[in-house]
Amino acid sequence: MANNRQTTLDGPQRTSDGKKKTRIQLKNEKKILDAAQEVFAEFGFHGATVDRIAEKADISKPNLHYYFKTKKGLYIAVLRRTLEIWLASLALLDPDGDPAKELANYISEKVEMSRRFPTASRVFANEILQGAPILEDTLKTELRDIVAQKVCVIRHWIDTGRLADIDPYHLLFLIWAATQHYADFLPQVKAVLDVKRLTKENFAQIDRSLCDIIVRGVIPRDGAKAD
Amino acid sequence: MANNRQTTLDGPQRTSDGKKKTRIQLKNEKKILDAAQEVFAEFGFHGATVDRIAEKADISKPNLHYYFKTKKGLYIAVLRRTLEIWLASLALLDPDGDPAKELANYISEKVEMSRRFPTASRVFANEILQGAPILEDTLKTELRDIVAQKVCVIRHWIDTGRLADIDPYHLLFLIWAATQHYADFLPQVKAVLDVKRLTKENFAQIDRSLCDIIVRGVIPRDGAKAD
DNA sequence: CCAAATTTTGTCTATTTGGTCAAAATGCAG
DNA sequence: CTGCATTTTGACCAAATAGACAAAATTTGG
Repeated sequence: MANNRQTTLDGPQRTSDGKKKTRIQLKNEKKILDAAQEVFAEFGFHGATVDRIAEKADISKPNLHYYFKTKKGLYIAVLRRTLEIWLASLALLDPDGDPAKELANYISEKVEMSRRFPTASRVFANEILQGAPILEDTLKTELRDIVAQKVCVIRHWIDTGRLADIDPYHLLFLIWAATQHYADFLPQVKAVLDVKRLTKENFAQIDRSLCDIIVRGVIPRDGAKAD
Repeated sequence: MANNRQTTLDGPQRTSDGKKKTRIQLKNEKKILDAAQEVFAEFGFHGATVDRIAEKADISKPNLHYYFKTKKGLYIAVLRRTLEIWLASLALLDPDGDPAKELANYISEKVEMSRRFPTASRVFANEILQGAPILEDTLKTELRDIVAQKVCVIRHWIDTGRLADIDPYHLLFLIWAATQHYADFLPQVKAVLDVKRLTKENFAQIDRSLCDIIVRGVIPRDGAKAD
């Protein structure tokens, strides 16, 4: 396969024509990407303006365009970073572990991600909500493949009687939806709970609640094995 | 309380200065609102253009502005419609019913709403994702109040031992997130499931899965009563 | 049928915004 | 220090877009 991206490879980053990136380049690209992520998360692709991103990155607009030719290109770069975190988290589910522990662990990890990187989640949510114009291909290849793998793991748990007979896909969707809700729909959550912000304690409570309900919902009641 | 809105009152609609609305007004306002809902859902507030809405409503732009002075006003009108459906669905949970049945019923209703009115859900999701600039007040009053009511119902179920001891708020968030996921994140769901669209059968499966997991997750394992 | 009210449209404007470009400033290697 | 490459910026442009407005067309009530 022609899958020779180097997103996960380390070593000195290189510009598109093979040269090493300078210190200044690295520093400024990071500043810009960080700023862009915040602005895209808050206003969506259309609502975000290059001026605002430049201002937040504390850099002039033409200078920003020196590093990222177009707004769309910058947007794609932000999405790529975000996607890495997102895809990586799926690797967690260990086929050899205890289903209840593995699922609880995955849920906890996703809750923690919503707490620590809410803007990443929101950029992603925005993109999907707009029909995933940029990510469509990636979703249909990389994400689909990884999920198919994990679905096998879950199926195996079911077949060996360690998990109730539920649809693995919808279990995963349920976990994604429930956990990312606290990043994507934060204003609503805050309004309903009548709090200014969600504290660590709030998130601990969220973690407990979700693990409780979901794990209880998928663990067989008695020890009976399938077949 | 000065809560004299007439959103849920029937009878001949009236314009802001008290006159009856003409047939033409009613017809065109509906055409525009329908078109606007689709466009706002697909592109968000910022990405939506008045031209596109006017085109989709099959009406000229100045004519649209005759009915809705500003884009923002139109957006608010769309949100108001959406919010009604959204708030109404919460009324379902009946304190006197059987908890398992009531919750399953509520989940089914929400799944059905995601299937039939996905654009309404997406307009709402967009608004919250952008920080709920318009809906903030409503969320902090109407929604908060209704939810508080329903939380009491759930607490009562818990106190009488008919429901496991889970946090009612997070149970509701879980249900909202899980069900609306299939409207808001549809492109991702389709990509992962490798289907062109979600059929009725798909949604029946979704309904079953969510009811299974969530209801099992909140119903006490044995018949022991609290206290 | 007539006049008043309502509805519709063609044209125009001000503003926002993504992106350009040449020149100036800065960093860097020998 | 000197000359070359990289970085930064002020000034500018073209396209998109929300909205204004007066005139034309249509509907409606008497």
